[in-house]
Amino acid sequence: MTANEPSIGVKTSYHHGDLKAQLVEAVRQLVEEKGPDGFSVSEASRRAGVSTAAPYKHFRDKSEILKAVIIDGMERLEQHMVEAAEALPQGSLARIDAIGQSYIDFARAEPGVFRLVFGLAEDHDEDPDLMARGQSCFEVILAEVAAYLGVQPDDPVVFQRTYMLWTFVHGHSFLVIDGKTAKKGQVVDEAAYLAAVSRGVLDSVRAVPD
Amino acid sequence: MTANEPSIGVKTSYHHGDLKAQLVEAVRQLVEEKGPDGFSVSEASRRAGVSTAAPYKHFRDKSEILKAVIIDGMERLEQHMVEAAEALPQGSLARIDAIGQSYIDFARAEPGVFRLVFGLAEDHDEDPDLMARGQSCFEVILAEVAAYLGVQPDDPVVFQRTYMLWTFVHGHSFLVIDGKTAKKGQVVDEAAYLAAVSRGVLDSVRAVPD
DNA sequence: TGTACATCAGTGAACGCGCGTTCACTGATGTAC
DNA sequence: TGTACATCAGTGAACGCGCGTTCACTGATGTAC
Repeated sequence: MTANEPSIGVKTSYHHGDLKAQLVEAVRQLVEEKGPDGFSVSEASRRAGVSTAAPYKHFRDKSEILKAVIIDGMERLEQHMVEAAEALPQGSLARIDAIGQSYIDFARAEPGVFRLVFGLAEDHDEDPDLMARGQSCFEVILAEVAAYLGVQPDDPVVFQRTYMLWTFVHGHSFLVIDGKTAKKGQVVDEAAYLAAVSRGVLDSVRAVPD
Repeated sequence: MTANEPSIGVKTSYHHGDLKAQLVEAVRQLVEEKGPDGFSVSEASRRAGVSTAAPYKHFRDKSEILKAVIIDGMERLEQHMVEAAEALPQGSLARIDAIGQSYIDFARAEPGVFRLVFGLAEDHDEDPDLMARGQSCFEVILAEVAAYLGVQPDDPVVFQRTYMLWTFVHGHSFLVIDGKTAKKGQVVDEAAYLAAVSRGVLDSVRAVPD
């Protein structure tokens, strides 16, 4: 108890009490520090202050821990988006912009998790849990776009425009966290950029419905 | 020579003759197969048919091999874009669309390399070689946009619109390789999508220059 | 053309390391009576 | 309230593995004379 104390959490007794959640948190931190593949069960155990065997009481193997971190990230991203929207009037462009901004903010705040959620698809894209979470996230924007356009959510145009907006925001997020936006000293005014895009994508539909 | 023959290249004599290039190729394949972090010097050596010590005659360490693969990827991406453009009339929208399409095609063909080029920025974003290559790639699109708009390339509006287009194409590319586009059975018509975006982003500027 | 030699791209054995996972175990907790 | 016991979250030592890198070496090549 003198030299190597755990970095996160407090283990006061033999039983930890909250190990599962704290392992997820430790891995999340490691992913931020060392990138999506830069974590190990050993290092996460050390940070949580337990032996390297302890995690296997809560997870089948390493990949199951990673999956828990991904799902946690997806949940927090969705929550972040919902919270950004809820203060603003329903069916407004400002609401859609706020959601987009919260998406970008999340990527900036947790680039490692963001990359993890979207990045290592080969290993995870068949997992039904992850698919369902992603779908749920997408539907948040879908509903907003439908509300703004005054159209049913299952109208194809809603999907198309939502996908366009998502593409914009997603691409910008990646370029931001990869440091590709600072080129040539030209800085993008993010809020103006977002507003211009959402108006362009959505109002053109209103003017000329196909 | 009977059991473990090299997977790529042919080593006929004691001296390999083309080891440097073949190591890069081996790593490229490994990145495609196992993801950006899934390669090892050992495995790459095995595939090139040499001992695990041989690579160190050509590269200082593992990260230098990775960097060579990234630069190779950037060069091929840029070449791919230039080739897609050259058959089409200069200053046309079709040319810009073709470049965007070639970008997406590259991502689809080599998702591992694509992710590598844009993904692990934390380790590489300060490297001047990589910065220069990325800049060179961006300038290809920049020049096209300037030509289409009939404006000098250093006009701020060119940068802004080029960045918008790039964001779209980049975001779509990532969503494609991450398998996020097949959701709900709704398929995006990629060519129509690209054309709509480029017209929307560029012609709105022409109509209403700021 | 023939020989001596510098160069250097390869070998293969070895190193220390951290990893994922297993194992028999131990200590704390909760419940039945 | 007290005791016996089942449960299970933890331990810590151990395993085999593949890795990155180094080392003294060896064999092929090219050049000077």
